[in-house]
Amino acid sequence: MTETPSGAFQPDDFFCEQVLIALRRIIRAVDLRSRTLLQQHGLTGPQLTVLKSLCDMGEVPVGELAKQVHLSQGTVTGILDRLSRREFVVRRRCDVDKRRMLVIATPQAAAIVRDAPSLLQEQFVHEFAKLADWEKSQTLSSLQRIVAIMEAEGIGATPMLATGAIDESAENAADRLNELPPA
Amino acid sequence: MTETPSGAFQPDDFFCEQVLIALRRIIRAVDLRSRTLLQQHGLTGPQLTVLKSLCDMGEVPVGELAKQVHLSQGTVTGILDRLSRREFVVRRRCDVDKRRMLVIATPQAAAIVRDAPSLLQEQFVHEFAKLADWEKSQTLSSLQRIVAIMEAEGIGATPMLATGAIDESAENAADRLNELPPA
DNA sequence: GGATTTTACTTTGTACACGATAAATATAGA
DNA sequence: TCTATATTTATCGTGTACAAAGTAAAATCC
Repeated sequence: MTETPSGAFQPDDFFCEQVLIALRRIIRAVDLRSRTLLQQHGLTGPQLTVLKSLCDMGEVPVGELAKQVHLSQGTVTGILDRLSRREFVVRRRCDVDKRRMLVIATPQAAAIVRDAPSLLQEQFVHEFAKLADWEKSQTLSSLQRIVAIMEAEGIGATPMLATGAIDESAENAADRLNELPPA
Repeated sequence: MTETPSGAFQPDDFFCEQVLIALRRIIRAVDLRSRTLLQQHGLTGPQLTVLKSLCDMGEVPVGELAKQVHLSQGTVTGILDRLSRREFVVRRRCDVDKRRMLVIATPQAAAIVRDAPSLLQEQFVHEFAKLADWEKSQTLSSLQRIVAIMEAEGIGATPMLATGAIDESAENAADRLNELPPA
């Protein structure tokens, strides 16, 4: 390890550096895709994800929807605000349990979802499918290696992760990959 | 491919699905790490990244800093606003070229950066270094495979990407990995 | 030398994303 | 029954992140 003038350590390891750069580029690509979607279909990635789940689920309470799309309730509330403003979803209070708010997609939303085939995952799926089997499995195990390292780091610092299953708690969020080192 | 009630396609490919889930978990881990940093050191990941670069670079124009940390100028302006409010950076207009704004880290900032050894990348670097060489190179090539797929998708849709070099334009940003499919 | 274009930043507007907290309601227990 | 606790959702505050618009200064063109 060498030290920079700031006193912080920089990666000597070429591979590590490149790995982090690659991760940043991946996130960047996802973000750009979301913005493109917004321009093409008027809906962002998260909005489309929510809407799609909603079309599959029918009328559900907000909490259940949040769980399904792996976002916090606050985030989902915001997304629903934007979607309902454009009348893609309708909210109404539950009769039996009046704390609950039930959400349902409108027919127009269903139409939009049907006509928006180019969700990121679908394009990705298409391209990914072209890879050879060994490439697929290698890709997966590599990513899981990274996940293991990153989530191991967080365990001590974020007790939150311990409460739910890892698959349950390590699913959403997404800003700030910028704390990864620049080239 | 199978269809869900909403009419959208879901990945049949086990590997692909798992890859996307792994990516979400990685991003999630980075995000959580940023929040932990905020609590521990009072600075978020991006803020720390900016500050660290600034300590290394000395007094530089904002644009150069933005390029270094791979963020848009607008984003950097916001981060600098917050940092200068807390007197971690000082801005002054350049004498020779009065369009330019020069930024420099204060001594206190330098101290903070020196005392915050647990940046994500440093912990990651540490753990990553433990891997065997073949694992490192395999990880990198797998990630680059993903980058290639994702950035290829975007080229047609985002003319923006065509203006700058890919390395230049595909570096920052980070929200919304949620458009990736939930488990 | 004045008009036009380019460059460098900031500002504004939109959209996430989270945690913390508040408000409303339901359920349990005394 | 009536208070104590738990659950569910909404709201608020902070911090990214970007594009587009706005401002000011420099460079270039004619």
